[in-house]
Amino acid sequence: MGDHTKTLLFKKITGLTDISASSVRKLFKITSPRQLFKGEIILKQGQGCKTIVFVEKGYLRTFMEREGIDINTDFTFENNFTTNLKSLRSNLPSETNIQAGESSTIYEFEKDELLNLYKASPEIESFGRKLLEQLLIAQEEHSTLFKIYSPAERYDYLLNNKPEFLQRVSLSQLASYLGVTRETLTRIRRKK
Amino acid sequence: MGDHTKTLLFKKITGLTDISASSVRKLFKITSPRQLFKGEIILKQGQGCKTIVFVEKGYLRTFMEREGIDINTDFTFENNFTTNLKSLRSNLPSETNIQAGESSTIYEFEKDELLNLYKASPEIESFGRKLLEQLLIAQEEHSTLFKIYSPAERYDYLLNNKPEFLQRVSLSQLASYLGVTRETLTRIRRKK
DNA sequence: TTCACTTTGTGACATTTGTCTCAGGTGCGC
DNA sequence: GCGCACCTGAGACAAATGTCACAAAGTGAA
Repeated sequence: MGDHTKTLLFKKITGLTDISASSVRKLFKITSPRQLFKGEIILKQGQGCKTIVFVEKGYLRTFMEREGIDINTDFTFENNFTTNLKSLRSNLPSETNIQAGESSTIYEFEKDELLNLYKASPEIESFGRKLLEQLLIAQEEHSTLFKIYSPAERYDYLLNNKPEFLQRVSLSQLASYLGVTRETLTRIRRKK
Repeated sequence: MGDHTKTLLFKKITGLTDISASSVRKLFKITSPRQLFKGEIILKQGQGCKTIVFVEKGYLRTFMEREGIDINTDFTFENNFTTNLKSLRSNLPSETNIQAGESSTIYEFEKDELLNLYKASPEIESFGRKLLEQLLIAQEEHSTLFKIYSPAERYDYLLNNKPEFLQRVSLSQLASYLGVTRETLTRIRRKK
């Protein structure tokens, strides 16, 4: 057992909400670090999503398969949470896959255990609410990107606001995330 | 003061979470129905968003202005909540406008009053968390629509899953919501 | 190193979508 | 009724993007 106060996860939780040391301990009691090798899949299309995941190191790729082609819908880098909320909440099969894009370290929170903590501790439920707020804001932002910008503008946006995307994610994978083909993304870059 | 148990809002709250009658009363104490005429604006780009809104009757249109053109990012029909979470949470100026698309009845919840209730009542904070879950799932779904479908497929999706859109929203307004121009949407419809 | 494999760049061409323009229709107020 | 604003449909052309085929560059393992 390492000192959990050294982790990014600890800093994330305490930065997000006012929370007692004992509540933080309760959260750490239901999770532990898990190593993933590059390419390892932690959620498969068709399966139920049972956990919320925090990325301590590395990054996760969320994608759907459609007519044999991967479409990347999200990338979660270190210091962020991700899940498939629709599947998590309703126990429906997930429409997305989640896979490690690099060798990674994650913390997983089981839905049921988290719900028990919510019931027992208002402080922890408050944390849960703020976590959802963050996820929703990020989603809003990404959604807007598609609504108001052209593919080239979306690329510029990433370049300026999330340069880690371009450094760590391959062009092919970035393309579907930006909603264009690989060739179009090449054309966009050529014009610079 | 009408009987609040007759409202859609009451049914929405009690359907979403287990909540005592007294907590529901507390929620209704901080809001009251407000009538909007068609075209009335309740949130302007550049202003801070201070409230979460429930639509009891009619619908709201959320849009951004870019180079003189409206881009619709959301439509909220009766029995749903909406807000601009980014602005609400951080007090930043909103990037979106919200306007009544029909003569409407809404309930507004002030952020500060809601936060006070959250602090005082875990049951109400739990409601707040579940509300966010719903908003996030809806957002996830809409986002996916853009990622995996072509404009024509997006139109079909609405046709099958949200027919009220096509009946109540004009083609011009629908177009930007689907991420295409008015002319392209006409072409899509012509092909049927 | 070589070899197999994956990723990226490029060009030709087809398709889709956008832009601009106009015409007809509809609803609303005067 | 009339005019007026708004919405929809349509065509011609330009621009952007997709599709396909293949070459070039990078990667990792034997």
